[in-house]
Amino acid sequence: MNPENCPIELPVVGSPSLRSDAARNRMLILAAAERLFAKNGVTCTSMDAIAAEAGVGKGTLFRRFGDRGSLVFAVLDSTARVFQDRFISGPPPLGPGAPAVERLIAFGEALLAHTAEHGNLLLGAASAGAPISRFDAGPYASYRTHIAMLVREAAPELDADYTADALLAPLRPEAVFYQLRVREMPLERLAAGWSQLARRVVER
Amino acid sequence: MNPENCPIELPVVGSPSLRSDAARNRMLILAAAERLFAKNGVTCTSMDAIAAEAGVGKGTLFRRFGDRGSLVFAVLDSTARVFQDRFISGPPPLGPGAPAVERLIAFGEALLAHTAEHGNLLLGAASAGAPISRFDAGPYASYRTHIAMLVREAAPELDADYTADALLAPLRPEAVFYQLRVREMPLERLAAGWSQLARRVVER
DNA sequence: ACCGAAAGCGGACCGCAGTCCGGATGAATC
DNA sequence: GATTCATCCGGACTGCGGTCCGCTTTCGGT
Repeated sequence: MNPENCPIELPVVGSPSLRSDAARNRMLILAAAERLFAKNGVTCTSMDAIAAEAGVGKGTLFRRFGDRGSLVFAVLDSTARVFQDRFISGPPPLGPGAPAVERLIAFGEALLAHTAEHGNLLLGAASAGAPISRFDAGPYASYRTHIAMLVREAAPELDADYTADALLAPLRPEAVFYQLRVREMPLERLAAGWSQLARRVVER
Repeated sequence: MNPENCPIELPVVGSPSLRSDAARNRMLILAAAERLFAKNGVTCTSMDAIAAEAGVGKGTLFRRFGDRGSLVFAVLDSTARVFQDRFISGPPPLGPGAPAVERLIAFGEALLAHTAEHGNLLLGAASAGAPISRFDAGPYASYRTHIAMLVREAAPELDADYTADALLAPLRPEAVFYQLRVREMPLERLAAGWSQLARRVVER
């Protein structure tokens, strides 16, 4: 599905030697996708439609973004970066400076709010690709690393890597939207529930 | 996607007034699916191929099973029933008779083992349909109910419904196989990690 | 200004999940 | 056994995600 010679859109910051036409088309595609997502919703927007709206061939779209999910993540990219900055270098309790437990709980609440806010897009991203590979897609790898670090600090006796996965699992878009939309749990309840859970896991 | 008059295959036990040809075709389809899944793997088996192998039209297949995921769950149905019986009415610590905490931990370990064992099929089921609706698909609704009951018993001060969701999330096939295959964590580590997590959440 | 090759482009093409509907068939009634 | 009707069958059809490959553009070197 992704032969070695297909760069796809590495999570690299700038645009490292991207040919001018490629860069231009990249912008056109992102703008078109954003427009169509806003107008018709993510799930009702076909890749063909995005390519057409951008005035670009379908092949171009797929070579640059690999698949639907990655495109959605790319559209969300600036938002995601802002969120990451908040917990990596922002003010406490989310950023460094607060005790690990407090940072952990703040992270959970912030991620829930972030997920609820960008719901349609995140859910669209979650629908694409093999279910396994979704777990490292987009910013989720960095979430896991962050949680693992906090767990290691707050409760060294735990298996931090496993615990990070386990605490992150109920914060995934599929889980959150199942609870919000199907179970009709309000967001506050999710936040309270997760905080209590995390605190009990990590404190003793 | 599923207009009201489409019975799809309710989780009903026997076959409540199914026309004889319908019942026959149902069997043929399940047998064919099982055969092809075993031979080529779930993800490499198309619905067309199953219909052909069963000697049945594609429409028949979809009317009876609705979509790919449901078909996979139907193939797993007998296995799932055996598993459900074990924790609903089997011997302790999985079944009734043991303290709630022990039952909870036994459940997690059993579900992990069960998931690892029927991996390819479960993962195939997880790939289909809208990501949200997967959360009630197949036997997962009953898992949630069961965990909620145990949590309510072991730790009445918790939000049992939320906690059940949160504890179940890391046991889902997508999560488990991500950990097993991508992170290369052995099954024992998952079991140990989850047990510790559950115990800390529920005990105080 | 020119040239050659690497990078990129785009739309025809493929396979698959899921839908639709005219025709066939099973079952209940007389 | 004939009639009637709800149910079911099956394969042609649609729409979409994703791939492929011949052609074009860009750009560093001369």
